[in-house]
Amino acid sequence: MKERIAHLIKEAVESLFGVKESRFRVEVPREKGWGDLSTNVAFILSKSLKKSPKEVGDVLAEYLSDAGLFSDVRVEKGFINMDIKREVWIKEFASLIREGADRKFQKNIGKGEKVQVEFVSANPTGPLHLGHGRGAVVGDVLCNVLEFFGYAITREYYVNDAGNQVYLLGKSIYARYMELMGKSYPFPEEGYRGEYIRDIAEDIVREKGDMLLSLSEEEAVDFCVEYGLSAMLKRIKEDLEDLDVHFDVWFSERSLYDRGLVDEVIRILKEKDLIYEKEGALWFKSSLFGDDKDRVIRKSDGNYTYFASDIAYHYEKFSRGFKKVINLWGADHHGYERRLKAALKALDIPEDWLEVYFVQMVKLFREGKEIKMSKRSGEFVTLRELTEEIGKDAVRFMFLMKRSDTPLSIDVDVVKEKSSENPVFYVQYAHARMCGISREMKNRYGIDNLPEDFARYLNLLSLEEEMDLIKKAVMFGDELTEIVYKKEPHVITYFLYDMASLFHSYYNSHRIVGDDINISMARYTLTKGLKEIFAFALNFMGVEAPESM
RNA sequence: GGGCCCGUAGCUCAGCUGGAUAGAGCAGGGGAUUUCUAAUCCCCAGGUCGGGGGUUCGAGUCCCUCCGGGCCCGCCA
Repeated sequence: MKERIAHLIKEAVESLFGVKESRFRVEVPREKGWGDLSTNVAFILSKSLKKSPKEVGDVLAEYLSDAGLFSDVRVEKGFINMDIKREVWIKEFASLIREGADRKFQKNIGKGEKVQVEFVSANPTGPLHLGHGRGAVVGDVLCNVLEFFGYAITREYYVNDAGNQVYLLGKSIYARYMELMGKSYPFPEEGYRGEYIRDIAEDIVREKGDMLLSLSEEEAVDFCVEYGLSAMLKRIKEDLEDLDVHFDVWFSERSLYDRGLVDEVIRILKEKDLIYEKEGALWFKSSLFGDDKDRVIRKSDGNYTYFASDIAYHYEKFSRGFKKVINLWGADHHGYERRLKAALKALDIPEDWLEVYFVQMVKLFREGKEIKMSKRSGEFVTLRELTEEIGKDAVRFMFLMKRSDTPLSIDVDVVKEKSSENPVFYVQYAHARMCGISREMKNRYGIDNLPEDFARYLNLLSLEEEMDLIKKAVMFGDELTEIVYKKEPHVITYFLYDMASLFHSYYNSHRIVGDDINISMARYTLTKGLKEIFAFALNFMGVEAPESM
């Protein structure tokens, strides 16, 4: 709807003033009296046209009045406030019911463009924690929306299975193994002390017995590296699947080395004279491309840095033909963005090809107190624990409660509670109530479905609250579309919450299925449409829309 | 010392590329139940948008500066 009106305004501006203008906004104004929609276009034009906003607005308003779409167009304090005809809203809502929300809101924005979204990508050296889970859900929902709008999405997880950390994982497991076998072996200083390491070591004992004792230390640690990696990955996959998050590609960092891609990018950068040697290490001149300083890509001990393989990885992504790549990173990586972008620039990859978004950490509260996580002691709240405690729906919903780049707090007690304090239940309950109305309609009037001519009933709706619900439902398409550009899937949660609030209020003050069959039919039809929207929106979030609770 | 993010009601946060009289939930106070599930609703109270300066017709939003908080800044990943 917004888009339709923005288009209309553009046309009006062009035919009235002969200029193209697209910087203006069409928005739902804060105050009800300011129209269904409002635009600031007159302010923007007043500068270039050297006329007052009022003058510009008056001319535009008159033009727009003739479009047949509005019941009223007026200029107030320079804003053009527009009321859309009731029958237009009703017609839109009716077609939403008839076609279904997915047909109604579908737009082929992506046109099949290949886009890769890389998210989670947690190191396979420990269980997923809450921040990873948040990234998983945000990424997944973002992908759902992009797919809906016609992008060919690849969901990808980058597995850091190379480098020192996996060696440490292997060593930690080996140390626990030796411990279990009654041998003394020092636990590595920087090793992973979590309970899961011991679990893996126990699995090895169960499967292989004392087999490792007959190997050299090096061979045994190698074995533990491989065994540990696959065990960790298996757990990570399970944790994600329990949240209904699935990846198309699990990309191995190691494979970049095996395929010679790391050497290849370094060779390319060398040819461009962007690599130099200093103190036995190899440096990339990232400072030439906006980074604060140059960065090491091969250490003096001959090992490559993580940065080196990451350049190769993104180079590889580019060669796979993705038109755009979206990375969701933990907030502790924000300093890294500039470095990577510098490298991509050096490789002549367009600047806007890579978009990076950050996911902030999640804090857990219980009985009003924060549950502190400590990686050092190996004790922290894992994603698995939270999922087991509050369930998939609540986890997904809560992770979508805020913009992903702001820290999130979750109070476990509240989420487990079945009351209005719990937003998950609040929203799901609204849907369940809508289903309850369908049941009542059947019990009382034997009506099981909408008749062919259901639209005429919508005309009988006379309450302001009913129109508010209809308007908001129709405009959900606009909010969803914005996610494509702004990458902020939490707006779905806000929409559902607002919608639920409007509905609960309506439900409380008006009988929906009552003595008057016509009014009952009208309100039932309204509810049907709302239910459609709720199921549609919840589906994007990957949260159940329960029939009853 | 450098970089990034944040500071909005007691708490957790919305506030859309600057727009009209700053919003919601929770917590606090008061009310609604012969129900289509009260897992709900209604009302009240609560603010120098961290301070100061600037740009602008207009600033919570942009710029500068200061204060406060978080994260990053290794030849770790």
